[in-house]
Amino acid sequence: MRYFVAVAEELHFGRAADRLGIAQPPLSRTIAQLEQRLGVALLTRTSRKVSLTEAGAVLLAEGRAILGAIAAAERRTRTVDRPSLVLAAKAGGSSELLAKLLDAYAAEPGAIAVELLLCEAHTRQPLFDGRADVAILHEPYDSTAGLDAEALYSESQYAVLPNSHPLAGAAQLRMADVIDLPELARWPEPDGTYLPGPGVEVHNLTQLFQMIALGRAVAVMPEIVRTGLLEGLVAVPVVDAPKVTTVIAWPPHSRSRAVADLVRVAMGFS
Amino acid sequence: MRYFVAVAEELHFGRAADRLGIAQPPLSRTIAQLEQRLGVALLTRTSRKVSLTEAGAVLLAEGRAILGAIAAAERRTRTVDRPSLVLAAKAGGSSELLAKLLDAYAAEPGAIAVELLLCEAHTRQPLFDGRADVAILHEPYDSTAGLDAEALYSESQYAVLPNSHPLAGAAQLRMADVIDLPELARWPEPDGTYLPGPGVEVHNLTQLFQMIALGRAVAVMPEIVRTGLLEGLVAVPVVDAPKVTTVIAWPPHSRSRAVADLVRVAMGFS
DNA sequence: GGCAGCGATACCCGGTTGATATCGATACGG
DNA sequence: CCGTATCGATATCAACCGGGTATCGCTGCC
Repeated sequence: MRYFVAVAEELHFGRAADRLGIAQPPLSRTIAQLEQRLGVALLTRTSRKVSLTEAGAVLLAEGRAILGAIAAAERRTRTVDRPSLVLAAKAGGSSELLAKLLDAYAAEPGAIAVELLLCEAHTRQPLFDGRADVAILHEPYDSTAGLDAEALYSESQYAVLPNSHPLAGAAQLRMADVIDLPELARWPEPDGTYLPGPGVEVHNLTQLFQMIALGRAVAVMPEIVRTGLLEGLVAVPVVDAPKVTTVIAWPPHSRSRAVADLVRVAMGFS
Repeated sequence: MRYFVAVAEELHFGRAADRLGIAQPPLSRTIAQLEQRLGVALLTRTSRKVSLTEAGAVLLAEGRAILGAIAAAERRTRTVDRPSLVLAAKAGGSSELLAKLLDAYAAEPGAIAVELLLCEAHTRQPLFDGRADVAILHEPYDSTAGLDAEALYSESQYAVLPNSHPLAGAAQLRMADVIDLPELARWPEPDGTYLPGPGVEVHNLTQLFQMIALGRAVAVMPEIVRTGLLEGLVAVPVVDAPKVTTVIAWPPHSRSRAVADLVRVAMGFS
């Protein structure tokens, strides 16, 4: 499965073999055996190009889930003796909520040390590969698919603009006003790639704010960013943007009491 | 992983080896290697008894998820070419909703054949091992953990009693009246075993109703069972029982258009 | 104390997996 | 239009892993 995922991601047997630390021929053979076992073609190969069939695309998604589950199982089993709780959160997010949550949990009887895993984006992945036990994420930007989750609170969204921007003076905006702006910043997809489009590619808040200050980008973001906004930036409410819901999420078969306690404490806030 | 799950479930190397179709010595060796690789003891063995450590319990849960994910991947990949949609539902459940849903979906443009997988109970499992693509399940009896789901409707619960029962004449009941009844029927857990307790063990509706008619059992069930209740049975509303919500659920990384269509049709009902 | 049940150990064998060398096909440049 | 470079497939060999049989050692139990 590792082999197939590598080839499906690289779309190149040589590079995939390299990444796996094996030679190319056994890799070719293994994939061929897999296809035979399943009775389905997973890849279409010409001698110049490799591409996924529909079945291959399905298996790539399923295979990633499998590999994640295996990695998670390994980590969780290994660390069951030394109880620790890893909380994944977005770096630069609402540190106020986080601080309150950590304080409140620490005051609980039986609380254990909480380690923070700050991610640039996409706090889901660490839950699937076992690096984290709980995560704070934000719907609809992050999906809770495959996770158990509880909503903590919702907030409306604001367009963040340089104050030199034509729309900066508006009292309020609508999605239609901003959705087609060519400067709209692009965030990475869960796999780290960017969808094609005109706007600049950013991968963290600092970078984004700098880009906006330079007039190179605009963004639509939750209310929280208004606190501590840089000089020269304005936040204009976008009245019909979907609400952003902050949720606390954990893997469905979590058996940890610490996770349950933390979630209970978090829900006490809402 | 298959090996470990077998041993953890049987708690007996000989029987596990038998079930796996291999001899006992290589099984012992493999488990020992797994423990060494993880650096954690998974099982405590005396020469008379095998039991799970805490780490072992965690790995059992994770391992079942992994094996399910692998089986699901295999099935879904293999059947991607012959589009078919398998819907899991409880046998003896609300066939009215099901009929409406199937009819409405069949009328959709691009609808494909829907195969029905009728389960005695626990319609979740077929989603995890790939035997089904969508399932109708009932919260809180079934959990939607690890699945995407949409609620369809809620209904209140009724105590189903033989009309000779002391409580049969009541206009309404409360949970406190029924929760301690020694005749309260027991349903199997997801793994097929039964929790200990006084009531009879049942595994389908026909059996349950017969037991109730014979005065050997009572049960608390959703409203729907009132339609077509056997002669000699009565349904009394239990006013403070939790509402039962019928939901349609599917695996989180489903890429099937048919599933999306079916869910959309189902949600049109609520 | 002998015996039966069960897991661990010792040892052997065969198939799978990995490495190297080479082939055949295709796109591209001169 | 042909030579060449790139890339996946094939052939062949070696090593290791996973499985089998035989047997040991421990522990309850008549």
